[in-house]
Formats: sequence, C-alpha cells, structure tokens
Amino acid sequence: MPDTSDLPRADATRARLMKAAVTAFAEKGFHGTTTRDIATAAGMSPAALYVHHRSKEELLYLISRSGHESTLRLVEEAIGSSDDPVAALRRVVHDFAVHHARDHTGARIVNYELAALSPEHLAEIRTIRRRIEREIRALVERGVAAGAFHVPNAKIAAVAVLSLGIDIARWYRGTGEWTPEDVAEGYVQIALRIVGAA
Amino acid sequence: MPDTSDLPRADATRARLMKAAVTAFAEKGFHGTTTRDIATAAGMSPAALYVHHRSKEELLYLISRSGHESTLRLVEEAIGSSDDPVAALRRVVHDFAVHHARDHTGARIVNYELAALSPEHLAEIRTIRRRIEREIRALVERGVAAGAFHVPNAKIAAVAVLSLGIDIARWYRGTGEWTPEDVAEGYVQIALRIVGAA
DNA sequence: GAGGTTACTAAGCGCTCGCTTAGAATGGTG
DNA sequence: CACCATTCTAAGCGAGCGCTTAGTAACCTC
Repeated sequence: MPDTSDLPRADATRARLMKAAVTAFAEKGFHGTTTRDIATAAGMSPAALYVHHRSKEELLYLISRSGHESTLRLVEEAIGSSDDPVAALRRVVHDFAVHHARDHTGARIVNYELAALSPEHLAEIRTIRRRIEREIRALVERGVAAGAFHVPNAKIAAVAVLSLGIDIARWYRGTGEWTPEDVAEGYVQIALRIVGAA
Repeated sequence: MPDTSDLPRADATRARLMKAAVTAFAEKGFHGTTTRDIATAAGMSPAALYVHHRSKEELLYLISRSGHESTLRLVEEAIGSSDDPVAALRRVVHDFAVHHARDHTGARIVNYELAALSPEHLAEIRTIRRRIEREIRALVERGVAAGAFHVPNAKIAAVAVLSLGIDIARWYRGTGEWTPEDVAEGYVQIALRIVGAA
C-alpha cells in the first residue's frame, strides 16, 4: 500500500471502495460481508482492496470514525448555535434526525457495528460517542437550570432524546410516507415534550 | 435428528444450546458466531448442535420467534388490561421497558439480527412485528379519540414510543446505575408526555 | 443385564473466507 | 517515446467455516 493519500485517482478509488463497503455493511453487517462483495460492488478485483486498505476492519473503522466525527460536529454546532436551550434543542434534534434518516445506511454502521471493531479502534470510537452523549446531557441540564425545561430526571430525558434519534437509523427507510424533514419536525415536538418545554 | 421434542433430556440440551446461542449472537452477531462457539459454550461437540437443530439459522429463527411471540403477548396483555388509554399506556410502556432492559441480550437478537434470517423466516417474523406496531398505534389512536391523549401526529407518536422501548436493548447494560424498573418508571413518564397525557 | 433406542463425539469434507504474491497494465513526466 | 512510479489483477495460500458421516456411549425397558 503506497502512500497515495493525496493523489486524485487513488482518492476516487478509495471513495468507491468506502461507498461499496457502507452499502454492504449496512445491508448484511460486517461479518456478513466479504471482501469480494465490496470489491465487486466497487468494480474491482478483491486484491485491489488491499492496495488501498490494510484490512476489512480498517474499512469499517474509517467508515465508523468519519460517521461519528460528523455526528459529533453536527451536535456541537447545533447546540452551540444558541444560548436559548429551547432553540438549541430544536436545532440539535432536528439536525440529528434529518441526518439519521437521510444517511440511515451510514448511521446503521455507526450504531450497530461497534462490536466488529478492534479493541483499539472501539476505544477511540467510544470516546467520540461519550462526547456526543455528554453534549446532549449538558444541554438538558442547562435547560433545567435555566428554568426552560422541567423534568423529573434529566439523565433519563437526555438518554431518551438521544435514543430516539439513533433508533431512526434502525426503522427509517426512504421508501415510506415520511421524508427526513417530516420525521425531524415530529421529533422536535416530541423532544420538547420530553424535556417539558411545551 | 430424531423426534425428541418431548423428551426431557433432549429438551434440556436444546435449552442449553439456545441459551449459548443467545449469548453468542447478542455479543458477536449471527455471522460473527460460529457453530463451534455455540456448541463449546453449551459444553458439547460441534456435531451435537445438528442432532437437535437443522442449521445455525434455525437456531436464530427459534430464538427470534420465541422472543417476538413473548413480546407480542406482553404488549397484547398490557394494552388489553384496561379500557383507560392512560392506564394501558403506562402498563405497556412499563412492561415493554422492563422486558427490554432485563432481557437486553435476547432483545438485541430480536431487533438487530433480522437480516440474517432466511426470507421465509423473516416474512413470518415481520408479521409478528407488524402486529406489535399496530397494537401500539391503535392504543395511541384510541387515546386521542377518547380525548385522553393530545398529539399533532398519532403515527409519529406511536413510532417514537415503540422506538424508545426497542432501543433500550441497544444501550442498556445491567451494569449501570439504573435497574430495569428505574428505566421503566422514567420511560412511563416520558411516554405520557409524548402522547400529551400529562 | 441383554437389547434397542436415544444422545453424543471424533474426524473430516468441501467450500469460502481474509489476505498475499508476483507480475501486468496504466498514465504522468523527461 | 523511454522511464518509472502508481494502480490494478490472476492466481492461490492457509485457515476456519457450516455441516456430515460413521461409530461409540448412555440410558430405558423388559
């Protein structure tokens, strides 16, 4: 594997392999997917995968890391967008829901293929997940402190709000009656009720 | 595989194999688990598995079916336990949450290993899932019709209530600060808020 | 305790897996 | 167009997979 990380052609091939891997992992799971599946879907021979990646697990790790990082960024930006807890909650629940519905394929890997990561990679991913959880919990606690939210148990409310968003990746398929925007709008109202901001 | 379905010794062995399979499937996924894993954990040789089951997939199917059936039963009983939509919702959310927390291992297979089922088995399981979804949706609609619930969108509210319960299987580990009962009580309050019954 | 049914194992078959190797195309640069 | 790094493939290796077969151990009945 030569260092071709900044050459356009290699980049395009990497992207094709990643995209094929995302589809396959989301559909059949990491262990249910073969390197031949991925390579064939990317229009290459199985050996080509190893020109660009160390292993099948590395492919999963790269997908998982970039997915987690973009989710964390989304959450941080949404929550930082307003000092008003209600506005911040609206924004983060909306964006989180849209993202998990629109990219339910990628989000499925992010949330349901953690066990297939190597211990080192899993540890790294886990710290990103903790940061996401902490952001949501801090927002709920801030809202309670500001008198904007009213909950019997802030931790449970935070878990529920996050859990609702994540689980979209499990049940949402682009084929139903709802657009990602529909789900997001419905979930914003639900989140406001959960934290007692209505 | 002789027909030993009602002989106590064979039943005990079946149960050991099922239990070992549940643990392994929940931990590593269906495709990440080998028949040797299951047999060894059950204290037997790999061949013994095939004395009692046709295939590894059949083991998954039996686990998935019994898990789905007991969840459906739980939901039907809870919802049928009262004509009052608020009481019925309290009961179903409570029992559903307790079940998904206490048996998060089994519930993980039920909810996240569907793709590994054969097409025929998957179709059968899907009809059970639809009945569960319909029960919850009907309850929300009943509450709205009775003026006990107030929601802008009953379908979304029903999806959210069910989604919250299912996702417990993903995040709950018996090792945290909350008992299944704690989660259930918190989630009952949250569900009441979601449907606008507070 | 002999006979027959049931429960299990040792060994391994055929196949597919992740991954490697050796070498052939490909394409940018003088 | 010669040169050479880059990009890719044909072929296949060793390991582990799901599952089978042939035979042994355990148990129940009489």
